[in-house]
Amino acid sequence: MKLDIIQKLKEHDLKVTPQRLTILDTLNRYGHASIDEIYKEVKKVHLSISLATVYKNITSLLQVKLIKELALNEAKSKYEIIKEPHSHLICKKCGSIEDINLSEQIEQNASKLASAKEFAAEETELNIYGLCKNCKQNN
Amino acid sequence: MKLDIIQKLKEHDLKVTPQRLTILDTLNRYGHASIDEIYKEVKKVHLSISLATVYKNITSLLQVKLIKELALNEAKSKYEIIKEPHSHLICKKCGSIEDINLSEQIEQNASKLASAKEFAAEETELNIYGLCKNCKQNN
DNA sequence: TAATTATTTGATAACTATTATCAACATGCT
DNA sequence: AGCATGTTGATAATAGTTATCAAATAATTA
Ligand SMILES: [Mn+2]
Ligand SMILES: [Mn+2]
Ligand SMILES: [Zn+2]
Ligand SMILES: [Zn+2]
Repeated sequence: MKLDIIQKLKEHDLKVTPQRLTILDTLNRYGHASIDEIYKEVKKVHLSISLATVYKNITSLLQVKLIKELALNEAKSKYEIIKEPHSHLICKKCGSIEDINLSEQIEQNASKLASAKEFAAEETELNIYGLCKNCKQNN
Repeated sequence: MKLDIIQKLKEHDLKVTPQRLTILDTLNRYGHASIDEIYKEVKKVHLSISLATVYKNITSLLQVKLIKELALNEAKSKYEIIKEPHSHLICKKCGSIEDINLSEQIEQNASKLASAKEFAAEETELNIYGLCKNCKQNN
């Protein structure tokens, strides 16, 4: 398991438990996953894990900013491990989410718009909804 | 009440009820409002309105695309009447939401990024989280 | 305007999602 | 190994959303 993750957990007095690591591993493999997806996946490894444990971990990991929430229109939130800022292509049909690199231009442009309103921008979120390559074809 | 709204309701066999109009009026006045905010506000006019009625109306209005959902990170969704595409400045402290015009540049740039992945973009959503003018000062 | 039909409303039950509680247990430290 | 503290799993408690249905209302027609 990644050193920097364990590092960050310890920094915030979060213990390195097998359940927690499996949740993080699931997020790594899925890229983006909902509570239910995480729960089902982690159960394959920890047969008796409680759904409450998943919720509690997600909350802790959000607090220490190891993961972030992805609130979606007309669907349940997904979660992802925080890495470089990026944007999302979200398929309205199959729900798949693909990362794309947020161009510098867009980010600069956005913070310019924000500061014009005397708003202190901290985070820019760009989501593009539509149909993914696959769903576009099999329609 | 706006003609085009009534028009659109009738087009979709949605009856023009006082409750429905008050919900739309609340959204107009608030700009962006959550279910609870709408419920509390509409109750001032229709003392006995049921929360279920608010939910049912929001669902109907979403379906006919008179309103849209605004899914937020770590907060309940807000709803707004659909008008020209625009972006949002979302204050992490007080929760206020301000509309800003999404620049043409950003939109073009976004759909370029999308089509490079063979993704059929339909809607671009840009949210900027941070501190609003007010909260930035009184900190 | 009265009758007819379809939709909506309000009350509330049912269901789903999330959080709180707590004793047993595991982790990290000395 | 022993201690302190955080975590887990079970489950109760809350909160949020959807389903049900009879009564009421809106729209249409005669
Ligand atoms: Mn991502
Ligand atoms: Mn808006
Ligand atoms: Zn798809
Ligand atoms: Zn603010």
